[in-house]
Amino acid sequence: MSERLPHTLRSDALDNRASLLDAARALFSADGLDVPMREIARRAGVGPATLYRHFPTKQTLIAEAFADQLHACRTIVDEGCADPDPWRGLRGVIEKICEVHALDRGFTEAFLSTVPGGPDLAGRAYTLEALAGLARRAKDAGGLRPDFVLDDLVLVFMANKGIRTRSAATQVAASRRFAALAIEAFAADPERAPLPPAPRLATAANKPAAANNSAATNEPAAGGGS
Amino acid sequence: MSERLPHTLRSDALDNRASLLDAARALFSADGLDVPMREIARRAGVGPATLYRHFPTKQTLIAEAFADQLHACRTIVDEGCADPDPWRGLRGVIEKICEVHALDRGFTEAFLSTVPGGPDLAGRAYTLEALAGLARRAKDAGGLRPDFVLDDLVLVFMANKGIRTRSAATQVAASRRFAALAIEAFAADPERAPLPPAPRLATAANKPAAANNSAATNEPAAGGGS
DNA sequence: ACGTTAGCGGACGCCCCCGTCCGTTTGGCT
DNA sequence: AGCCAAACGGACGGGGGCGTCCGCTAACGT
Repeated sequence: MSERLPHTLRSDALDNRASLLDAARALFSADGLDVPMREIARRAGVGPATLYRHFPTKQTLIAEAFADQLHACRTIVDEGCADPDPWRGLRGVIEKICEVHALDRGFTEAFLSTVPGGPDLAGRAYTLEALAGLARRAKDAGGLRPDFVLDDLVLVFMANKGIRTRSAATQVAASRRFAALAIEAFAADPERAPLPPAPRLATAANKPAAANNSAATNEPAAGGGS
Repeated sequence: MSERLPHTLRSDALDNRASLLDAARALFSADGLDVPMREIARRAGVGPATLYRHFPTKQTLIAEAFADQLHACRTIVDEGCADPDPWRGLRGVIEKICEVHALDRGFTEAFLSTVPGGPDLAGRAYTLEALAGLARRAKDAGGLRPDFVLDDLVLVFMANKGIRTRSAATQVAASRRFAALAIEAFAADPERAPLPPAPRLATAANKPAAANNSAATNEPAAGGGS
């Protein structure tokens, strides 16, 4: 029963794994997350079974494929937080995140989809937390309007996702313009009228509730167990 | 002998047609345009063949289902144009259109999808035209920022589409807030920095190919000739 | 060099969707 | 009431994606 799983992959297996991740990244970026698994396998030059062996569920593949993108996002946020001018930092975050999303369709979907048990939720929570602090400082510094809430940022990122154009160049241009508009809207200005109430989107109480997707969280029972 | 095709539907056929449109509206609104045709038929209590008989293509069904919504949109624009204060009129248009889109997911998709030969393109063109005039007047009146372009409006509507929440109430709240933010961004303010260039999205030259003609003077070669 | 076995990929069954055909029902008219 | 055809709906064939199984290949250890 206690079979030692060899944690060292064979060389060809390692190669295939890399090819699969490359293919997944390329296809997800270009076409979104709805690309068929077989398409990814085909592009990687392997059979479907190989794909499923390495990544038993699509979630796994997505998580691994976008791990570095997610890291880039975190870096962007960290850089923004490190800026001595918090309002400039926040603006930079908005611009850069929007650009990243404009360049990678799949990542946008993965980043914003509230998939139950999503792999990036931890990172997402961290990011939101850091952004909350940055926003508070930006408000105190006077650049960010006082009635800004964190959900507004989520709103902007979700909205940015809705922007879809034909060419990649247009996509970036549109996203850039949109980010600039969002920043304009967020700028503090004493003459402004108050905004309508903000909805709760991502911060707190975002429970998955209905289990429309059984995420099969099988734990391999590492220890002896019964 | 001379078979007159009766353009009057039988009573049951008329009933079914109405049921189908009702079902389509309900499902499109709730779940978007991707609902299976059979689902609509099932909901209407008819067989799939009946659906296909009344609406040979999904486009036809969509067009008919959203005819009044589209009319409502046009009315909104007309009312906005009729406002003696063009800037207030434009703001009203943004708010109302965003609200309509928030309430009806399918309509948003239908409205914004650049389906080739889409049924609503004519209405859309008209709407855009009217909005262009309104925007010009709002600029002249000083409420709307001078570097606003019509594509910015398209951008906002596309972005609004990207906002998706769980409950309908949240959806409306989010859309309302977003519309308010967009309006803030569009407001004229002498202190503002210029925006990045606007991408071409919907206005003019939206042809997928053969758009940039190097030979500017295209002679139609009016047939007569030899 | 050889055996072992990790790893591979083609093939399979399942489900869902699409669009159409034909036997049957039923409304409308005399 | 009775006819007729307009209208109905169940059924069919086609296509595509999903996740899995099994016989075979070739990488690794000795």
